[in-house]
Amino acid sequence: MPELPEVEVVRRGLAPAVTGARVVAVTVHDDRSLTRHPAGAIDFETRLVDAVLVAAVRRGKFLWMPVAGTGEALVGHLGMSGQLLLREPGAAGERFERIRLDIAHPVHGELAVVFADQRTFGSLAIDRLVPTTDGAPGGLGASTPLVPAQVAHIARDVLDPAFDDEDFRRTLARKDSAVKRVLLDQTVASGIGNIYADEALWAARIHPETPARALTTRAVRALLAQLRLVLEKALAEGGTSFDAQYVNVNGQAGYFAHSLNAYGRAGLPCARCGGPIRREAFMNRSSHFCPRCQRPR
DNA sequence: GGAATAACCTGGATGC
DNA sequence: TGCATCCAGGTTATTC
Repeated sequence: MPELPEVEVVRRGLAPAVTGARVVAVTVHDDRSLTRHPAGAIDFETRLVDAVLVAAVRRGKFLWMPVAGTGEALVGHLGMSGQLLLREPGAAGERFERIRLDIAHPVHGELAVVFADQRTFGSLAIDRLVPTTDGAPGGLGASTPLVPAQVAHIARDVLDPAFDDEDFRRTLARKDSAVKRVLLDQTVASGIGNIYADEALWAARIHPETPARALTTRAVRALLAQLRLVLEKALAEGGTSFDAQYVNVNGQAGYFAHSLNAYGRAGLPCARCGGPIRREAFMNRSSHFCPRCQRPR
């Protein structure tokens, strides 16, 4: 379940391998991994062959690799189970391999970039780059104020230097919805999924059903601080892996699952007060929180 | 226009 | 052993 830290780990792994690399060949095994590229597999392959990739950029859970001289980028979203793996040229196919790019790098030589995805919620696409609305770089790893058109509506993430804390507070003050629902809204702040929403709310002692507008300025600041702490710690530990569905570009799992305080700990004692963590249905998924430390307001 | 919900998707786990 | 059902959840289209 890749959220911001997991996608950032992938971006950092990809960046040195793809920056300056030329795409030699493209193989689409499964059209379902091109749902973000409506022109289809042949168009995708044709436009990508001979393209030179100039960076690996991330905003929230979206990754993209700008293509030199075209005003376009190769865009990717990992969905729930997507993986971008670096493999030796000619390596055997992955179990859920959907798309493979063969690339040639001037320093590292030939490599394969494999997009594997069990549940096919993820997708790749070629998309045009458009200017950012605030004039800041499009995302982490970008040197220009450009973002793929299909990512333009996604907010900056809380680790982005251009993230506007005050604008975030004003947005929450206008929302009647539960604060967790707002945290999962990628047009408010990107990169936060179910795991890190639960963890940050636990750390900030905020009940997930608290109406966003009920949070004081101090509570919003505390929430932002905890979001950043949780995401940075997860990043330092290589992300959260519960199974084989999240791995870095080398196929290795992250370790943050051992540091979780709320998510996935239903019935286990709260690390703060010792009371049992509760799991409740929320938005077709689950919320995990401590009913003693995170009281409804 | 904002908020809430359903649908997409697949394999592992569980129950019968 | 085999089949049916449930569950995980990010994004987007649809509905209210």
